[in-house]
Amino acid sequence: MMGSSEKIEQARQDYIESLAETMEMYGLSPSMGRLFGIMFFHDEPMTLDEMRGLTGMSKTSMSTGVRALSRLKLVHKKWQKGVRKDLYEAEHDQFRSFVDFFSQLWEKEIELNQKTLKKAEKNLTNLLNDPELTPDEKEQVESDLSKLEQAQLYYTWLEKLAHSFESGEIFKHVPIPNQKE
Amino acid sequence: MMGSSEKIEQARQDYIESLAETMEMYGLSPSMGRLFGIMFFHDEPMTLDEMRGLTGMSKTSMSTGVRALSRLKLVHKKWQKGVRKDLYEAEHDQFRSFVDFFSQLWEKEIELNQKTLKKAEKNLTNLLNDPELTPDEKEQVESDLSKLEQAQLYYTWLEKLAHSFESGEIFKHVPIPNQKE
DNA sequence: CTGTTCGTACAGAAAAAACTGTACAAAATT
DNA sequence: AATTTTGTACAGTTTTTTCTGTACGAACAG
Repeated sequence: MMGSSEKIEQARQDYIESLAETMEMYGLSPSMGRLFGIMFFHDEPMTLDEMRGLTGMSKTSMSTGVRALSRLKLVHKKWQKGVRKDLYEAEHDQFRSFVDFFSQLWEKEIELNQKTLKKAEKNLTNLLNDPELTPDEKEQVESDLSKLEQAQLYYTWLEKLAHSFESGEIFKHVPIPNQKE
Repeated sequence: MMGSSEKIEQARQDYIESLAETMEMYGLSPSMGRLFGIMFFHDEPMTLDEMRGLTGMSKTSMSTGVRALSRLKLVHKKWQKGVRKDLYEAEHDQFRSFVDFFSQLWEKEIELNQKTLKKAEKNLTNLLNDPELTPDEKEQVESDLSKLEQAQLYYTWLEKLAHSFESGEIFKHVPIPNQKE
């Protein structure tokens, strides 16, 4: 038979594990997910050493893990007077975490691919003027160009979507439901 | 100096590599990304052996890779009369790929976490009636419950968002721009 | 029925990622 | 100024993932 404290702990652990699995789907490592889960339930901002204590992992891992989570804005550094150690807490607003996470991801995709896309488009367009181009090759180039043009359209749209997430406009179109569902 | 064909090939390769990097961000392996890129440019549906030829990888890898891409609906099996081998082609509609990919991901997150969430909620709620609960523990339970309630709100919202993607409703709110931007 | 061809399961090898302990620089404390 | 505390860089180890080759069953062809 479990005592009350153990039951509380068990419920937490179960949900944390579930959260971690989810975050794994999104490309984070399981331990980073678990770390986030722990911070999600921890009411006070945490130090690296506390994290080490609760995860049982090395301080180095905590340091890198929490920095990765910070970059994704899932976790924030929080300053407290009189405390020398760095303090971190999980972002309380899950909606914010969500929209930030995906808009960041998509912005990165856009930046990365659009650069390459433009360059490829330019090279191919130049090639169209090359007199040595065989008819077959020309057709090939045109086919590729039309694919890239289509892709460009997609990136333009994605940019708009990312903005809509970042700005919170998305919540106008898909509103947050009332407390009582 | 490069011939025309090499230049075409180079432009493709560059973009493919870029695509692959993006897909890596989304948790796919680089080679799966590259495979998708190749199929993106390949006009005809491809057989496993053609893929093997173009990627230089084993047929086993092609088989598993293409099946993973199929599950994500980034690639489709296509039947052609008289052809015995399985044929696959990349989904032409990038918008569809995108919304399918993310709504699938989110639905999975919801299913996975909501189950655990409900169970944890139930256990904690039961615990509230336990006479052995110390005041501290009670506070703890209530704090956890309120976090879970908040999370539930998030899943309810996410479900709506996923539907909006799946159904294409999202395109009403964030319209696809015109061909000529 | 016999011999091919095709896709995939599976075990092991190769490659990549995650994790740890040590070492050290920066900042704070004495 | 000397000492302690704190976070991170880095090298090496462990764990996980990815990839390959062999083997085999199913579908087809002769």
